[in-house]
Amino acid sequence: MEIPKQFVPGEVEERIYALWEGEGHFRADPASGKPPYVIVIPPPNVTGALHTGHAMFVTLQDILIRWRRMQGYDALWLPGTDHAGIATQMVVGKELEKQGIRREDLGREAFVEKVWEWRREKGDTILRQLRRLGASCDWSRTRFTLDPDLSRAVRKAFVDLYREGLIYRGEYMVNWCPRCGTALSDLEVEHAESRGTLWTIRYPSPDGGEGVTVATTRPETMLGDTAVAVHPEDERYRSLVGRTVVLPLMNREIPVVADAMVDREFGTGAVKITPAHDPNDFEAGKRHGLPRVVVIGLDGKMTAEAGPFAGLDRYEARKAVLKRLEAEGLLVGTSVHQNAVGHCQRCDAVVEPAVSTQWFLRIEPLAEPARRAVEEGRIRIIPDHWRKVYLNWMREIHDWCISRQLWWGHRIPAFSCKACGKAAGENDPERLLVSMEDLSACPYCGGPVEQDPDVLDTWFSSQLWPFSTLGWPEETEDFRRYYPTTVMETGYDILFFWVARMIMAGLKFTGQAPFKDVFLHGLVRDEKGRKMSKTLGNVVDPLELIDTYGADAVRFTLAILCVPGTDVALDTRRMEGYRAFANKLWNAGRFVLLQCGERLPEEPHPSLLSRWDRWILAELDRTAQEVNRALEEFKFYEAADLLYHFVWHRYCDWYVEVSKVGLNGPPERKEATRYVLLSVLDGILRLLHPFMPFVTEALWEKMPGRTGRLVEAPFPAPASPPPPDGSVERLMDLITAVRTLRTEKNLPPGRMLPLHVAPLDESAAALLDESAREEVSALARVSPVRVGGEAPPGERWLPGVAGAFRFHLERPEVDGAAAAAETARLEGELKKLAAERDKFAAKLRNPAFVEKAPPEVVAKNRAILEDYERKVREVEALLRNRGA
RNA sequence: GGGCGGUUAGCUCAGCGGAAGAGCGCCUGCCUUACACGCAGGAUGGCGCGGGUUCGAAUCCCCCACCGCCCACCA
Repeated sequence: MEIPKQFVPGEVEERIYALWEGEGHFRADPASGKPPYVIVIPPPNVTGALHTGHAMFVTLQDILIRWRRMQGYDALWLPGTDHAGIATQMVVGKELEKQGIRREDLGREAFVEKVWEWRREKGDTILRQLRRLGASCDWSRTRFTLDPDLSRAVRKAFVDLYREGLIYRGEYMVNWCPRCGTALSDLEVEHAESRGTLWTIRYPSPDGGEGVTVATTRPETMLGDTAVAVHPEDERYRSLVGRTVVLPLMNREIPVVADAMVDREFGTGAVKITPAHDPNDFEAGKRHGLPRVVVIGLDGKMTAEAGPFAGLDRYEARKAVLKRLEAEGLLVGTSVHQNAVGHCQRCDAVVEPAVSTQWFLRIEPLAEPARRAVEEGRIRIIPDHWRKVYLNWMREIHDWCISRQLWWGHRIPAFSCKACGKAAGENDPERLLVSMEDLSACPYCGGPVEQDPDVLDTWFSSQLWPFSTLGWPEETEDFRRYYPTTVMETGYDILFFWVARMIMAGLKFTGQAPFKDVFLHGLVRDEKGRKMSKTLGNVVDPLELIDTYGADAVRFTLAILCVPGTDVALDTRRMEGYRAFANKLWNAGRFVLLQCGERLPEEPHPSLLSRWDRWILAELDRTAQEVNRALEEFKFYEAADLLYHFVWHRYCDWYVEVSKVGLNGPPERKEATRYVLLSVLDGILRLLHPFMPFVTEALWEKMPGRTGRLVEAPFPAPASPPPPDGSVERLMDLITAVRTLRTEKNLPPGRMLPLHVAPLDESAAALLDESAREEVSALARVSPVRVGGEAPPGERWLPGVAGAFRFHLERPEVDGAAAAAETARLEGELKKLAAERDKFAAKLRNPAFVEKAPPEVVAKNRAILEDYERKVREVEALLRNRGA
């Protein structure tokens, strides 16, 4: 059997993935009789390309799914994509613009058809890319938010909420993106702190008097002012309340009103009121019955109401207004002012508060149960601190603007009648104008109807994802079996956007929490911890990473970097290390398989196992136990780290090395060693498979006696390994000490040197049986190994101490000049040892410590002290020997 | 303006009440017949500052200082 020296991921990944998929290992089976374990994928945008965020969730979710599948669960990982309203419309819109086609010219229907074309062409790209990472999704259940059945779920949700009065329509101040031409929810507005200017403007009295001075960051909105407000208890302005001032540039008289919303300390203590362009003023306007003058249109340009400024862009208008005010001497001051400006999440344009008629979802009745579900622990949020963030947000949550002035998405199933004027949301006493089926005539008067042109916020459909994908509102077999799902795993950046809303919707529509555990991973950043962005040029393409390092290394890196509560700094140098790890495993496998051939070694009688055999088997059990525990706690980094160290630093560095002695031994020893080598490798492949599915499956194919695929092999169950007796560790100490001495003294590694070992107690003596001497000989490259008695005298013999052993290593040539250096080295060591010893001695002399510390801690410290005391004694003895 | 993280080896980060850790990097030797994507060894730390609690603090509490994030309708 030929096995290449290096593991080349590119040569196996595609083949192995095809095997898994072709053989149907990813398909969930409702009839399996196994307990279900379900994760629904956070659906990527249809038009999206794989980025590191996707790589992260694919890695973590696939680890969970593969682990549970191997544990015997009916694991379902349900994949799919999101239509991503604004994002997709923008992408396709831009693409069409490149061809010189404007969306508006195309018209709604033709445009939407173009988007569908786009989706048919490119929509599967992202899903194919997920496969490259080894994602074991059940592709037979792939869903898309605009699929007919999912659209039906969306419609059902809307209709139910409307009928219950939880969805309403009205004219309110909303966040408006002038570039995207649509309303946005609060969450879609990103606030960016910026250094702005605070201008103070004087509004004179009608009689030409002083009037009042107001402060504003947005002078262009003054054109729409319909009042000035002061605090009711502000002495400075008491006489002005109830009178009017003249709005400059517009020459309109506007009243001065008293309102407690005014902060007397800020600015001049007088606030201009623009009910049409500021959320606070909008409310104030309602309180005081002020007219709303719209001066900025939905396109971001000044309206006819802006008089001489009509037609100007809002920022041009700002400049023009300031110029005019200055010319008229009414601009009294400017100062630097820090404030947060809202930007559109999608296009980054400055969001405009605008009055418009939109659909809203009343949130409080939904939020309350969602809050309780988390408070009462029916849903667990991990890491815990996100729980607090969730609860805080849920307490302050506002109604959700769900309508979007877009074409791509779920059209709102609301109608209005042209004949009788009845309209959904406004004048629909029997709530007939929103329904599951499209209306062709007015249910009130039979007149002609038309449908609301708006579509729903993408997140409105996303919030139904955990159940709409399983068939809801139908009681399908999948829905009954796989809902509620088990784990929701996603990035914390969409906790509010998505997770919170799924919880609300799940409880509302299914009466059940949609999942039990929410695990929120950190965001992937560059190697310096900076956010990845195109402008910084530090974006890492996961596909390139897979090409360079292999999917296994990419996954392992992401997993081992995933510490709950922390963002991930993706360092490619580190990834090199895990590619090396995959290769290390590959070569360990190669060694074992070459030793065993095609034959499955016979299971040895327990009495034939060596101390190393028992040790590595126990370590394997312990590792399996810890890995299971870590995964249950979503501590991916810990599980990965445990495996890395077990495989490399215990199995490879020690067991495989020492096995070479056993493989040269008598037949039973040889057979037992082979057996242990192979069974530990078997355990490693199983444990590592969720993390590195490709290498492990590739090696599994070559394992003698294997049945089936690793992807469905049982995961090592928690076991209780026998307590370690420490004998292996003591031999390791001896071997390491000898190696250290060798390296320090620069003794040729290729040459065997005689070693003399003096055990310091009975158990140490018992340890040094014939096989131990062979092992020390092989691993420390010393020979012969003599045991017992006093050390041979003379300067040829280099002294050392390791745990319960004193030893001497013979050097090839006598180098008289170096003798003093050896003494100096030993003296230095003695000093360090004595210092440590004194530290512990002092601690143990402290009566408070001895009395109050737990007994096991005192005992441990005492053992450490004794160890140091012995070492000090031995080194002293060595020094005396040399002196003599 | 509220809230939340972080500050530990040159770099990226674990540890979160009882001998300071990992990976990478660095230094010294080695092509020892699984692996040079390797082997063996080594160096490197006032655990942000200042207080407190404790027999004992990187770990718990308080204060401060930087760095970062989230939420928020103070013009």
